[in-house]
Amino acid sequence: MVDGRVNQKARTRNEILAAAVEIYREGREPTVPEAAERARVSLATAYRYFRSADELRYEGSTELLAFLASDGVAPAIDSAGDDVHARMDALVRTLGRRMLTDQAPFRQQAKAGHERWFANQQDPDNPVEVRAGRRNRFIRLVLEPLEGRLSTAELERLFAALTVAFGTEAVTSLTDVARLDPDAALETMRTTCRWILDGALNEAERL
Amino acid sequence: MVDGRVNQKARTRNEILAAAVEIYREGREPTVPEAAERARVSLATAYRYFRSADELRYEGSTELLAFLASDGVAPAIDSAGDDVHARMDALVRTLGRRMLTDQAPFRQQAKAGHERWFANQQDPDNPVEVRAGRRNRFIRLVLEPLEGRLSTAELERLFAALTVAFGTEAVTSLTDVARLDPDAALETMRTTCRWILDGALNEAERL
DNA sequence: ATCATGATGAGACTGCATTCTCATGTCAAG
DNA sequence: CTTGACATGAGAATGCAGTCTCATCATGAT
Repeated sequence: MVDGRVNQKARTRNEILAAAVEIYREGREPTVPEAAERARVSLATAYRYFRSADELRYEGSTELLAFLASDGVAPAIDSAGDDVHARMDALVRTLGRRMLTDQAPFRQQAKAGHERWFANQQDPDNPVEVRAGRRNRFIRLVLEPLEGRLSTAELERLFAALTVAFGTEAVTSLTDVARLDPDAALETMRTTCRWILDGALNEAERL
Repeated sequence: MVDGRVNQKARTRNEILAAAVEIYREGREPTVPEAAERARVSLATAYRYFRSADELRYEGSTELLAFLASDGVAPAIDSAGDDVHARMDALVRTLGRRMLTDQAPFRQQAKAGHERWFANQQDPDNPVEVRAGRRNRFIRLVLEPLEGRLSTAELERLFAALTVAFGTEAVTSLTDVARLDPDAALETMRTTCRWILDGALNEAERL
């Protein structure tokens, strides 16, 4: 066998992870002891699969979001046609709304991201992934009709700008810092994305 | 006396807080026991002044940022004249650059903000402030020349949009999600703010 | 089927988070 | 300068985070 007992290990890992997700679904933050117990696995084993409680929580919340943050989004964008404004609007109205309605799991990910960033600062040798970058895929899908019309550099810049205007961080800024209610926040998110698209497209046309 | 022993209490609180800030300055996260010990105060007393370790860290990091995140920023904006583009640029080049260069304290605040948001979800009765909202003051200062030229609603919308495009959250999106290096991130931040200002001003002129 | 190897389990141990209780010291007003 | 009210201190107690050691058990190659 290539690397003995792959199945056993995969099974164990999945059970611990599933337990963590389950605890999240019950509205609490999983602890390593609780997830281990629920997976009927010893504490030591749990730590063999997840370097830290943070990592277990990160993986767990990522798992939890995988469905919530993807379901039906791509079709919504595609059905918006070739107009990037309409496509971006579709993204904001589906995933963006979900982010504002059910902030907890998204914030969980953002918080875990910061924790992992700090962990990487302290131990730069074995860096961990800071963010799953789920939104990237959707933003790139939104921008697909622009390929060819904009240069790669222009596209990348626009992509990065939209990464800022749309996502968990934007939600945080809009609600916590600007103190908007969810409706106003969604509206602002849409407007901001529109302005950014206009700005990028205008600049490209000037050439 | 109005409320007996005000001085004593203020002194004690300050000493604990100062200890926490000191520990931050040494590059570590303060723990309650360590801050208490350094302030020559019992653990119980420390908890009498700070509801939790999170709160101590939030207050401590806020204290730490008070100077770093303000020093010289307002003068830089003012010396940029009346052009909001130039003013915003000044803000990005001073505070924005600092956020990208020395991310740790800003991320500390962002992380603490999420923790406090979750605390508020669990205990909505005694809500705590989630974010200090330092950036708001500066963005409003940037937009000052527009007062009168834009309606209040337009100004508020522009303000909220800039809150998203400029700040710790933008830094996080640009570096962690879009995976830009600090220079590219700063450049993108400037561009995004410019596009947003253009969008808002264009819309206002159309009326 | 057997056995070596690798996966688990049990449990001890240190340290921080947090809460309580009860004793003690100290302002500050009379 | 006395004294009551209030600030502190001391220390126990519970629970999670994280690390280790050593015993045990299961899997997959022979």
